[in-house]
Amino acid sequence: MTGIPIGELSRRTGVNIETIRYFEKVGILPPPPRTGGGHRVYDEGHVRALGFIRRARELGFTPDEVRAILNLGGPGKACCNEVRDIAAHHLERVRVKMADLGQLERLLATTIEQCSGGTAPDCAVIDMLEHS
Amino acid sequence: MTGIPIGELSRRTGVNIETIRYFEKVGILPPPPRTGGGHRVYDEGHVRALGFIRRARELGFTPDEVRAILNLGGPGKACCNEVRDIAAHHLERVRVKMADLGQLERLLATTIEQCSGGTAPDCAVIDMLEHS
DNA sequence: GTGCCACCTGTAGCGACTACAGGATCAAGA
DNA sequence: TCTTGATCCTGTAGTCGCTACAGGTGGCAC
Repeated sequence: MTGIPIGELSRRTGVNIETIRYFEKVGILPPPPRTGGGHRVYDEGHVRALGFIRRARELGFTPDEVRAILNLGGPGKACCNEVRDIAAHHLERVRVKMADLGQLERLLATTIEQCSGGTAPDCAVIDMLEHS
Repeated sequence: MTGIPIGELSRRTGVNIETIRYFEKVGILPPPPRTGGGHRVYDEGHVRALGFIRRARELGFTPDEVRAILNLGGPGKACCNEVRDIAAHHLERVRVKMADLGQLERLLATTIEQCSGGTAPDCAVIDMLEHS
């Protein structure tokens, strides 16, 4: 039941060792205690926190948002309006991005459809790109 | 009817001066002739090409794809199957990304809805982030 | 006590730009 | 012709979010 070295933390969370040290350097993951020789010693709390961080990043939360949520108490502590606000803000960004991509999708699809595919001098795709 | 200096090219295309020089360095924009003193001198062809590059980048085409399209003849020359293929490939990427974002959107939306917003000990948002 | 893996720090690399420093050139007015 | 000031030049370094490496130490089993 001794502490967890960085390599095991990496294996258990799927986060690169270098990335773990990077998260510590930029203040996302709290610095753990060290052995006499200077090796980092983590505990189960760190495992949970790092898993949380990883998942939040995968879901597209920015590093600043992750920091903000963790500073509000982090996983396992009380929920608050702020956490929900951050998530809602993120949802808004996702929706805007989806709308943008939807426009782009329609433009690309109709343009490609119009393209003959031959070597004709007029190409719908190139027209699309030229005429903003 | 003399040549166009880089500053005017920048203003006319909306592309940063530094970015224009960067595009030249990485082989996206062909190097223009120079004055005796070494200043770049562009023409209308460069204006069209750079506008094309800018628009393609805005639409999410990768630099490699832009290079590929320009190498196939670029704007004003004959269209070909390759251009359409590149656009179709890009469309595929856009659709995959939209599907991903759609999943994320539903997850976020339902989770936020479940969150009480108070300071209760169980928070749906934090649960979502913790339990991958 | 020795072998070897895991760990440490610090620095450099990625891509796609952007920003700056320090100097040269150009065009227009006096 | 000379001067002024805007524009331009090159080269280097910064950005973000990591990732990778080099060269050196710690921990632990045998």
